[in-house]
Parts: sequence; structure tokens; C-alpha cells
Amino acid sequence: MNQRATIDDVAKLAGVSIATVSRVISKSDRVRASTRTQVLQAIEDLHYQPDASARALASGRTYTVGCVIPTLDHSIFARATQAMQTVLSDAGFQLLVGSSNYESNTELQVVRAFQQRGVDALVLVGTDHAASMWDAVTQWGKPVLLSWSCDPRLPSVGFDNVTIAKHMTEHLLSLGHERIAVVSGFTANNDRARSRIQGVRQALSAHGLRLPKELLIEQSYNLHGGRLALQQLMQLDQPPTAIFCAMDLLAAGVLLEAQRLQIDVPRTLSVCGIDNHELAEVISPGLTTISLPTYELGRITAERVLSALSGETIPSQTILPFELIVRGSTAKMRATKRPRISHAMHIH
Amino acid sequence: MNQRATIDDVAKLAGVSIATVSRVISKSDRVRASTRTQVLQAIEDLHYQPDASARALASGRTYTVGCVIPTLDHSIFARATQAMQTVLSDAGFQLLVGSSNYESNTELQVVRAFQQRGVDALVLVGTDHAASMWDAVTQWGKPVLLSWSCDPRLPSVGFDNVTIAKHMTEHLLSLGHERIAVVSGFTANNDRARSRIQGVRQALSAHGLRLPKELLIEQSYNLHGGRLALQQLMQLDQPPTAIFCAMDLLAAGVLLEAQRLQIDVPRTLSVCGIDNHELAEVISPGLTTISLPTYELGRITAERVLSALSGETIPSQTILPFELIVRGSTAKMRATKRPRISHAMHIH
DNA sequence: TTCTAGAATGTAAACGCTTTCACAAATTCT
DNA sequence: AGAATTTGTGAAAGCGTTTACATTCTAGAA
Repeated sequence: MNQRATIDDVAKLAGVSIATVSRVISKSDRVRASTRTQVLQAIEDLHYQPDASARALASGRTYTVGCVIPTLDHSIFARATQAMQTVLSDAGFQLLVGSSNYESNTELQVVRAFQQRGVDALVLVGTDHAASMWDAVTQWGKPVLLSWSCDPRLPSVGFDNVTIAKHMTEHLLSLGHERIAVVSGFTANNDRARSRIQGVRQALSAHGLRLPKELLIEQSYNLHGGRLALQQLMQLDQPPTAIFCAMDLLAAGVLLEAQRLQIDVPRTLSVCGIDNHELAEVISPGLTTISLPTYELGRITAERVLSALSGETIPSQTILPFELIVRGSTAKMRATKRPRISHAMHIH
Repeated sequence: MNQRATIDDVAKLAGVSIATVSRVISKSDRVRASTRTQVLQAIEDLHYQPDASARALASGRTYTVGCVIPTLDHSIFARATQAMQTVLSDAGFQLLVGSSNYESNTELQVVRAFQQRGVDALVLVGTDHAASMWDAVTQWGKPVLLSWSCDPRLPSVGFDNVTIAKHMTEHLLSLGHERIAVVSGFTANNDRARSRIQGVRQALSAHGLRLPKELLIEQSYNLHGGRLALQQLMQLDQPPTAIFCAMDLLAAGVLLEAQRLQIDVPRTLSVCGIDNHELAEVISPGLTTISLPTYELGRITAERVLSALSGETIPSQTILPFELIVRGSTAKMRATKRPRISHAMHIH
């Protein structure tokens, strides 16, 4: 019994053919109850476990789903991935995780590796992918879903980042801020970041304002990036009165640096983020942010995948809700601090 | 060309046998240079991608590694997993991620699923596993590694949690604290948590102190758990002067609740954690904690797996270093605040 | 009882690769 | 030059399943 038992062993022990064993395993087919119990008994006795590779080869299905995310190292992705994993696992599927590190080349390689492995479906993050990637994926013939962002080219479950950012910007505007800076992660291969910037722009221009170049800063997506961004902004002749950070991690960096520079948040500077990262609640002042249901995102995406795999037609685009969470880091603009030449910023 | 090309197609196009194609793909064997280029050309032309299932079935190797972690939802696990994924992926392996949710039953199921899938190796977290789990794993015949903790039964890469906790406790003791409380996550199926508590006990008893029952609190492993723990502790007749939290997330919860209760940290209460979670730097006061090289943990574990898979013998136990990081949340015990009956806590 | 439809089971051919073994060709040695 | 290696290639036997198709039962109808 050192060798793993095969279906033949089971068949022999149960006194049936391997086809019958196979039928018992795959539930579906009708097998006489008495036969079934015999087979099950044999399976039990031999500790038989079907070989997934052989199954996959014969049936063309691997019961495996591939998911390519930028990195697990950001809790938002980790959480959504955890959710997917749970749902898929409960349905007997395994999740293969690959990370792209925000590089479209790497992403393509991972996708190829997944296809080679015969995954039954694929989940991608966002809409920024190499053209060859879109080709590889659309010609593939198996379900492919987009998460985090939506794109008409594929069924998607995600957020409307433009609207989210617009909403947050309107919060800042309603507090009287007009000189609003944007701190974002690098936008290359990151449509989420770009959409959020775009959302800010839309909100501003609805108020006759614009986003001057010097107030848009791209930095690496971590605390340090946030710190550097604030340093840069504070060297301007006319620093902003509010900073919109595209991600909470950056906002936390900004907040920390503000503390170090003895800038009073929110009295002389308002700061906000997006994601409702754990940090947002913990840092002081508490970070005004937008909460995104990331766990739900993962759950729903996985459920969609399962639906698609069982042949159902799935909604093309699903946009998940969000919620503004106001904490201490944003406050009314203080009249005395209003930049004198603020009108220069209006669109003429 | 709608159908995926098979090795036969390649062989036909290149004018060789499928055996030769196979040899070219597997790099290893000697094939005449001219033949090789022909084959490679054919592969190129047909966009041939070998079928991983068929390969696995024929060769018995899947180039797949299974990893069972409690959850991706804690950044320390996510980070280590990310590191593993990167290293394995670079070596042409895929990482299968499963989560146990700290339930040994679930863990066993995941491991079985992995074995069924024919993973080439397995990585487990910690030493707490059901007996059936140990059986399933030791009789398996393929490499199995432990991470996070070390256990003589399997090759391990991890931390010495007892020593870590002892070290931290000594820090508290050196500041003059004697009434030290411990806040831990639930210890069921979590040897890390238990070891850390044990470390505290050892440090205390080396100083003739002990850990009274009312000062040991187990809570769920999140901010809220930390908050509840502090509430409980503050209801004691004689609250502690320092709180050792087994994980930073709990410490952050304690800190937040202290803020709410207007308890002055560190003047009247010192708080420390372990992990050097992102929160530790961000929260105020900064959290004194111990930094663990979690990314390294993942990297080294993955490298060990690869070594084992290529037949090398690997070190049995590898213990990774740690570093005490003192921030603002711990301070010298203030004489006036010293509990009067502190001598009662000495071991007689 | 015999016949027949339908259910239960068995047979055998894929599935797409790896790998052993045999053999031919090229190289080295005597 | 011929023998002894070494190197390169092909044929074919699996690997452990699934699944079409064939065959055998089983029961109810005639």
C-alpha cells in the first residue's frame, strides 16, 4: 500500500469495471445504489484519491482558476484574493495565484503559464494589459473575468474609480478647498490610479477649477512615497490646502510626514485617501477615506467565475458600491489660509 | 489553428519524432543543434504550449507547490506568500494557495486536495496540526516544509517565538515593569501565540515574577480584540503597567482603546507588540515591537523547497533573526505608579 | 413465457505527454 | 581500417483517468 491506489485497484476490489468507479466518483451518472456503496467502500478501504492530472487530461477540466494580481503585498489585493480562494475552495476549485508586480510583461507570462496549466478560468485585475495579453485572453475560449475595474471587453466586477474619486473630491470642495493636490501611485499599468486622477479632474472642472501640473505627484505606492510627495508639495510657492491621495497608504505617508514637518492636519492641511485601509482608522488624525468592499469584490468575482463555468450567462458589468468615511484628517478650509491667487486657478 | 497544437503537430512540422520534440522542451537531453533549432522554429510557428496535465501525468511532476496558510488576510502571511510566489514563479513553479482559517480540519482537507492535485511539495505554517495531518504528510514521500515555527519532525524555516517574546519581555522588565499583562490571539491551533506567551513566562520567572491568570487575555486577532482586551484589563483592581501583545494588530487595538479611555501611553501604560506591522510605525505613539523578516521567511522557504525538489539535502531547522524596535509606546515605569503590592507577585 | 425498452455496467479508445529501449550515425581508439 | 564508444533519433509502452459505444441485465408489457 505504499503506492498510491489507482482506479484499477478500486475497480478490482469492488468487483466492477473502472468505468463504474469513474461514474461513482463523478457523481453524475446513474449507478445502482448497491454498486455505489460497494465502490465507495473500496475507495474508503484503499484511501483512494483520484489523480487530478489524469482527470484533467482525460476530461479537459482542471477545476483550477488562475488569478493574476499586482501583488499580495497590498492588503486590498490580499483580502480580495482570500475571498476568492474561500469561495472557490468551497466549490472544489483551487486558486492559482500569480503576481504581475505591475509589469505587463510579467503578467503575460503568468497568463501563459496558467493557460498551459489548463486553468478553467482566469481572473485579471484592472483594464491595463498589453495588447498581446488581450489577444491571448480573448482567443482562449474559456471564461476570463476582470476585477477591480470594469471594461466592456470582458465581464467585470469592480469599482467605478472615476466616480469614487469625484465623490471624494466633492467632499474636499464642499469644505471650501480649491487648491487641491493629488498624490497617486505610479499610473503606468494602473488604470485604477489613472481613473481616480481623472475623477478629481472632473470634480474640479465641474466647479470651474483645474488641477495644475505641479499639484499632481506620482510616487511609489507605499508610506515612503507619501512622505516624499508631501515634501515636494511643501516646497511649492503655494502649497495646497488639501491633498487627495489615490490610496490610503500614500495618505498615511503624507500624514506621517506632516507630523514630522509640524504641519497641522486638518487645520492647515486636509488629507484624504481611498481604500479604507486598516491604517486609516489607526493613524491620527483618523484618515478620511472611501471604504471599498474588497472582500465582497473577491467573493462576487469568484461566484461569477463559478457561474460562468457552469454555463450560466453572467452579468457583463457589475459595479460595487462605496462609502465615504469622514474622519479627522479633513476639515473646513480656514478663510485666513485661503491662497490669495486662488482665482488664477479657475478655468477661463 | 483554432485547436491548440499538440506535440505531434510540432513533430510533423519539424520533421522529427515526438520524442525529439519532448527532449527539446525538457532542455536536458542532447539534441543536435540543427535539430533543436528546427524544432524550436516549429514550436514558434505553431504557438505550441505543452499541456501541463499531460506532462504531469507522464512525468509524475506537476511543477506545482502547495502552501496552506491560516489566511491571506493578515499582512504578515500575505507578504511571506508573495515572496514564495515570486521565487517559485521565477523557477517555473506555480504556487497553489490554500487557507485553513486556523481550523485543523480545513487544513487537512486542503492538504488532501493538494496531494490529489499532485503538488510536488507542500509548505505548512506552524507546528499545530491534527494527528491525521502529520500522518498524511509524513507518509507522502514528497518534500514537506514547515514555516514560521520550527519542529524537529520536518525541515523548518521559522522564528524562535519563545526567545522573541522573552526578549521583548526583558525590554519591559528593564524599564522597571513588573505587572505585565499579556494579550494574545486565540491560542487554539496557533503555536506561535502559545510560544510567545511561554516566552513571556520564562522571562518573568527568570526575574522571580509570574504571570497571574487575570493578566492573560486571549482575544480575536484584530483591532477590536485589542480594544476588548484593554477594557478587560482596566477593570481589574490592579491594572498592569505594561501590556505585552503577541501581535501588533492587537497592540494597535490596545493603543486605540487607551486613547479613547484617555490612558496616557507610555506614561502610565507601556504597550508593545510583535511583527512590526505597517501599523506600528503609523500609530501614535509609535509601537515598540519586534521586526520579523517575513519576506525573507517566504523567500528562504521557497528556496528550500526548490533545493529539496532538486534532490539536495536541506538544513533541518533554520531560525531567522529578529530585531527589537523601540518606539514611543514603551517607557520607564514611573515610580509613583508602581503597584504597592507588587511584591506579592514574586514567586515565593 | 417471451419480447423489448431502458437502465446498469463493461470495453476500449482517447487525452498529450515522458521515457525506456533499440538502433543508426558519428566519433574515438587501437 | 575495423572495433569500441559515444551521441542523436525513433518506436512504442505507459501514465490514470473519462467517455462513446457496446453489451448485459432487469422489469414490465404482450
